[in-house]
Amino acid sequence: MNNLQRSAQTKKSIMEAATSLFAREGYESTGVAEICERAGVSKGAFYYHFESKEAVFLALIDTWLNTLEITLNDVTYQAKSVPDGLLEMAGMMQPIFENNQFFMGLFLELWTHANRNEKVRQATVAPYRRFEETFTRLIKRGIEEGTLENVEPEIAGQLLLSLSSGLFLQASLETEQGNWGNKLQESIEILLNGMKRRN
Amino acid sequence: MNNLQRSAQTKKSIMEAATSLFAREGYESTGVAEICERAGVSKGAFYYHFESKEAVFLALIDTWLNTLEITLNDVTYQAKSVPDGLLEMAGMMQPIFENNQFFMGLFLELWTHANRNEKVRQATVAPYRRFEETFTRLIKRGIEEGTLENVEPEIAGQLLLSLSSGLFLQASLETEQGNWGNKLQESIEILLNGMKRRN
DNA sequence: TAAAACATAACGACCGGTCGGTTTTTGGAG
DNA sequence: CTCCAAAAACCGACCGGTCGTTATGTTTTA
Repeated sequence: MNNLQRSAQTKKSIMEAATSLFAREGYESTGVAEICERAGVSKGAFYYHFESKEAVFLALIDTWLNTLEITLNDVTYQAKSVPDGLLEMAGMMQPIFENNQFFMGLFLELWTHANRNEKVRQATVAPYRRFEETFTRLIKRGIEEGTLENVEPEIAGQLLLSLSSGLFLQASLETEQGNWGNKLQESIEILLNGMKRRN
Repeated sequence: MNNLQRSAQTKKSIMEAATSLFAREGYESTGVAEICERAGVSKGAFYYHFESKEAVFLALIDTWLNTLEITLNDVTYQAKSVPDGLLEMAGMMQPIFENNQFFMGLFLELWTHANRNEKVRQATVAPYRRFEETFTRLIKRGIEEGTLENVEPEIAGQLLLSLSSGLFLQASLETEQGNWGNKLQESIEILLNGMKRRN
């Protein structure tokens, strides 16, 4: 194995180990030594590739949010009509909900530290804004194509994002896994049709 | 001051100090010494009143969730019609959103540790279930009184709870405080009326 | 005077990070 | 191909400091 491959492999090992440990135990409770042990590398290797423990966390955030963004964009572009697209999107989240104990740990860890660490906040807010914009754009498209009511796109977009995050939060509290993908789908159906009785 | 008052006062000081520190810095990053300093008591007093740092956290959860539950129940009982009640409830959350940096810290801290610590989970899940039930009951009442569509109460209840939690999460990320109470209110309006265009 | 309430110093475990040394890879010379 | 020195990658013992907790002693109330 040449130096390039070697470096990449160790870096990958460290990041994978850190990911699962941060998700399970939290950032503060996870020691560098613990990460190294799980990754099968020494502290020397760790600090050769990363400036600090925080640097690993920031690197993780970057890659994680990037893949999330790509996935989200893929789904929204493929959608035919917007209401259908939203329901499809909900269906696609099923696998994410299924191993929620993992993603959820990261999600919470990320959010918590975004509120306490300026660097983490910056690394988080920017992609989040783009998520908002994606949703908002989707709503606007729905209004233009005539499949959605004339709601305020920004509010409705935030509503969708909030609903997803909130269901995500709730799912994490459940021990036995209910069918959260389905619940999200049904929720969006209710949201589309409205709750108030018409006369 | 007699012993009873003295005890109560120190306990209160410790819990108040711990609350704001846990909210701002997080559970792991807050030291017992830090709590004691802010509370104006010694470590001796701390460990005289609490078995451990974790015990303080659990006590905090208890009192916090209890007041939250009482507030919630008050609002739902006072409501005349259910849709109006929901909008009112959203309005009442305004003050909570306004000093969100505080409540949000606690909220996140609570949720994070509920996923990692069995005791915290138990102390959290039970009240949360009651929140769900309160919302579900509210929806059922709306269907019975004819002001709500015939949606599935459990799903709709979870939807409401998710929406609130999610907006809460989002609000925490904002530095300048937008008017989140209003946003919640507008979201609920959209939710009540539905997003899908009728023809 | 006994008990409750508090103060203080100290302990052992552990933490993130450092540092001097070792192994592995690299690229050019013979 | 072999040899070799320099660079890259890695190792692991160690450091200063902090952590939650405890043991012992002192003050305040009953």
